[in-house]
Formats: sequence, C-alpha cells, structure tokens
Amino acid sequence: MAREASTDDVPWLTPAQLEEWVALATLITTLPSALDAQLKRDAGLNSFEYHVLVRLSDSPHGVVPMSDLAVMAQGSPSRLSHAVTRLERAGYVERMACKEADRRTAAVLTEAGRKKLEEAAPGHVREVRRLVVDVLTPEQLAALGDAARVIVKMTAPEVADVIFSRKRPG
Amino acid sequence: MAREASTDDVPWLTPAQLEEWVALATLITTLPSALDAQLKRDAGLNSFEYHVLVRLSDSPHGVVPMSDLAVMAQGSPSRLSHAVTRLERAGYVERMACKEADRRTAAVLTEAGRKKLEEAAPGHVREVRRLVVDVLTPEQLAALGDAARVIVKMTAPEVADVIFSRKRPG
DNA sequence: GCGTTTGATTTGAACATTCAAGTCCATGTT
DNA sequence: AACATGGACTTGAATGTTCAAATCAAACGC
Repeated sequence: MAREASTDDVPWLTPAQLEEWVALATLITTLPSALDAQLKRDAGLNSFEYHVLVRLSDSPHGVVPMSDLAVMAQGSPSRLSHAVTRLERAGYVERMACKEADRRTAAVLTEAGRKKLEEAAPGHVREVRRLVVDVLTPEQLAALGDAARVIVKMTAPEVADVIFSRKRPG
Repeated sequence: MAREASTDDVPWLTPAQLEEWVALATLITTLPSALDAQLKRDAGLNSFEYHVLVRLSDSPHGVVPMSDLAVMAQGSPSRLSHAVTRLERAGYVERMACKEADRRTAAVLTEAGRKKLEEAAPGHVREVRRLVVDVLTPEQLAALGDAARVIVKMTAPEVADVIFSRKRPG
C-alpha cells in the first residue's frame, strides 16, 4: 500500500485521519446491527420496516404514495414494494389507489399498524438513547450531527435536501 | 455524559436531540451503501469481503484463524465462513490448518488476493476521502471520531477494546 | 475406555435486498 | 385510430445474511 499522504493523486490517509475513519467505519457497521437487533427482538420488525411505519404515521392521514414513501424511507422502489408486501401480510399497512387523477398506488397505515408502532417506538427510542444520545454530551451530539449532515450531503444530496429541510439559522 | 431530565422512564427525544439523531440515522444508512456501491462497481467485492482481505493483509503472514478473523472483521462466524468460501472460490484466500497444537482453521491471503487488494484499495480510499475525510475540517473529523468511539463502546465493547487499542493521551 | 461436553467451524434453509425484466396504463405521435 | 414512449410500480431470480442445526475432534468425568 502506498504510504504517501498527498492531496489528490495518491489517496492514502494520514495516521490521524485513518484513526478517525476506523472509528466511524466501526460505528456504521455496529450501530445499525445493534438497532436492528433490538427492533427484531422486541417488535419483530427490521429497521426498514419500522422506518416505513414511522414515515406513514408522520403523514397527514397515514397515506403516502409508494414513490414518495420510498424516498422518505430511503430505499429503492423495489425494496419498499417487498417491505410493504410483508407489512401488508402482517396487517400493518394496506395498499390503495391515490386520489383520482393521481393514478399511483399509496400505502396506508392501518389501526393495527399504528398500534404496533406505538408499541414498538418506546423501546426503540430507549435504545437510541442508551447507545447514542445519553452517552454523548450535548456538544458532542451536536458536533456529530453537524458532521453527519455534511457527509450526507455527499452520499445522498437529494435525501439531504428533503430530510434537513428545516435548516438552523446559521 | 449528558444528563437530560429522564433516563429510563420517559423515552422521547427533545427536538434538538431528534434533529441530530435523524442526521446520524441518515448517515448510517447512506454511507454504507455508498461505499458498498463503489467497491462492488470497481472491484466486485462487498464491504465485508474487502474488510476481510484488509484484515488478512494487515496480519503478519496473511494468516489468521477464522475465529479471530471474524472478530476483526466484525462479522459472525457464519458470515465469515460464507464470505471466505466466496473469496476462496475467487482465488483470493485459502483455508489451511493452524500450527500444530492449535487445531483451528485459518484463512490465508493468496498472492492473487494481495494483488486484488492493492488494486482495490486506492479507489476505496479515494471514495472515503471524497465522502468523508475531505469534506470535514480536521476538527470536525476529530469530533466525529471521538463521538464514534464513545458510541462503539456501547454497541460493541469487545470490538472497541480490540480496534481502539492505541488510545491517544488525553 | 466410554460417553458427554465443549469449542470451532460449517452447512442449509429462511429471509431480505438487489438487479433486471415485466406489467399496466396514460399520454404523445403520426 | 394505432402505436410507440415513459412513469410507477411489481415480480422473480440471484445473491448475501441470519439463524438454528449438524459436524467433528479434543478434553473431561467416572
């Protein structure tokens, strides 16, 4: 491996950069599986399915067109379609036609789905607290968030625009 | 450590906390797939397979017992076994018995494997730079790393001990 | 010595995700 | 009117991951 540390051509990281990157790399592999595990264990849902339910419940009447929902939940149309099929089979969601004129399909949260989410949410949030929010100082958490927003602007610009819509004043 | 009003009973996040968490949640879903995509596209490997090769190449003779390798690469024994089977099929790795007395199986990096890695690494590092290292100030990167280390201590204590062996003084 | 337990690894089936078609239908085009 | 075009999903097959069971050999207990 090249051990140079120049800017553009030779791409290696400095020891300091490498150390931070290893920390982040470990974070992005272990945190998702920890959260997945909790949800799976306590609610029988995976993170994506949970996220789909959350997005639905955040919407006016729990009704969202598939294509919009896919963007919100940050998954491909296909992934969403499969997930909605599973959620439908479980009775948490239904498919229906959008309003007239809009001939897309929409997913709707059922009562059972809303209940399921209300049941699952506290445990999930508790886990987020336990693993992330409660172990960092407010300053650390803010710095983490800032860095995350900058990175997401690179990894998924469209998502960044949608998700971080409410920018803080600065 | 942050000590917000409640620790166990009332689990919801404050708006500020929620905002930072959403940013992080988006990071941990989009960054892995961005990196996966680059590796898959340019080298035909997924992140885990790549990571396995890296860990092997970092080791004395490219030889590591399966169980140790699983910990280093942060995957289950089963996941590693399947991955090594694929890498073996591709000619990048071989299985062999450990030294006498130790009756475990070890994975060994082949010449082809080492070459593959040397070929794949620059593109991967370039992507890490492009998405993460080069878009943050050194201070931001350091803060991100610090927060990541704290979180990883929660999500995977054993891994934290192994990976962050060389702690900085302060 | 013989049967059991334990640790390390592998295997196979179930499930999730991706990827590349396939379907359906409305809207242009000629 | 007939036909291609494009959007919005859905589907099925291929691939990867998980989970539980199977293997296999050394170590232990009696």
